[in-house]
Amino acid sequence: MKPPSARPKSAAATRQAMLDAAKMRFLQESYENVGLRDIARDVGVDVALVSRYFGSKEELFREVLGEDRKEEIFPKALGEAEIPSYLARLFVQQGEKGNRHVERLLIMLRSASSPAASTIVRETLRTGVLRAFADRLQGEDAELRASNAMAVWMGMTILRTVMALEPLCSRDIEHRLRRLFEAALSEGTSR
Amino acid sequence: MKPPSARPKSAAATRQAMLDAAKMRFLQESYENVGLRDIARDVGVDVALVSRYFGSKEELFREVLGEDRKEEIFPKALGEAEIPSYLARLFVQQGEKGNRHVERLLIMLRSASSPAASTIVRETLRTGVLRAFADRLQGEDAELRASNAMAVWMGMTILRTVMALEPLCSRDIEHRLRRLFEAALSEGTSR
DNA sequence: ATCGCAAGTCAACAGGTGTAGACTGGGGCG
DNA sequence: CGCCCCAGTCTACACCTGTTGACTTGCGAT
Repeated sequence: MKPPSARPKSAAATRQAMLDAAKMRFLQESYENVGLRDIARDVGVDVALVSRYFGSKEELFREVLGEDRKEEIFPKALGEAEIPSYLARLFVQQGEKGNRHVERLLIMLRSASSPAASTIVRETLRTGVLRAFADRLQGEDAELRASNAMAVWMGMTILRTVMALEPLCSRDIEHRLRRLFEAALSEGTSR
Repeated sequence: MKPPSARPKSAAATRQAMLDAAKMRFLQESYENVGLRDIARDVGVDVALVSRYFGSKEELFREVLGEDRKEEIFPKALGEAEIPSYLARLFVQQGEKGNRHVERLLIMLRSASSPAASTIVRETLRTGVLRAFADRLQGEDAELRASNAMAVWMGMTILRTVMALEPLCSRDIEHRLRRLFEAALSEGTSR
């Protein structure tokens, strides 16, 4: 018998635990403010093991951002006209529901200004988020309109989550958000 | 005769030089990625002098953000209806013209996720920017609408300046920006 | 001449970072 | 039993950070 579940310590399991712990940390602090020792302590393991399993901190960060690449950004049945209200609702609920893409965006936001992480962030943003978003849009300038919507999302996240700015935090902004996303995604560069 | 200009080295002058150098650095890197040694090297001075003049790195950062507090955000003659197009133009031109408030916003953005700096950033944002902005708006929810406009501004800055996201960087987005600011500043929470 | 003060330097500390290599403990298999 | 492999630990290194206190230098006034 060799059920891998019987082994009290499997490398794959602790590796995944590290990934989870790292994700939690990166959700709350920027790249340089998350220490490998913090992550190791969360898992209950020595620091050296983290470097051992992931090679480097950068690689660990890249892997955290690379997880769940398969998951769709929007529900498949969602029509383009419903995207603004969907995004607005998703934003308002983001605390409760642990949407993967929402989390990834916050991680990218937090570490965007860290030299070592910025390259990875930029790349993931372009290939992992922007493209998938733009593919769901029809008409001209899909990438540009998707970028606008992302700008609204990130700006709101900065002010609300990172800066905890009042009165923005405690007010219900779903209606206003929907209008912002509509403006961001609307077509026509001039006029 | 005691003209202070004759002294080749005045404390006030090098202090100001440090402030300028620090501002340049904080415009390009986040709080923790700017070293006091970098600033000292820019001025041509020993590290210890920076700590000596400002007490601590935090205090230096606070002073950089506190500079130019008097300057008005908008031209005095600007009517409220013109604010969206004014902001859009200001954003597009921000490279050329060294607007103080634009610079401050970028500095805050870069260091928003740094634990030591975040308190200062939050405070400055609330008292130094949001309030001044909201005071120029009439009608209900002035602070909330000003926050929305700031969210648009910061989101765009993140994607354009920090992340260098294409095709957003190389396109002329002044028209779209104006519409976004209009949506952000419009009144009426529901419907 | 010399005293004093102020601008600036030097050397060092205490703490923290990511990373590498040598080591240990214990379960599975011959 | 005895071997070995592998998850995990320990120690240490090299580097970099902000901050401190004691020291040096040069100008102006007594």
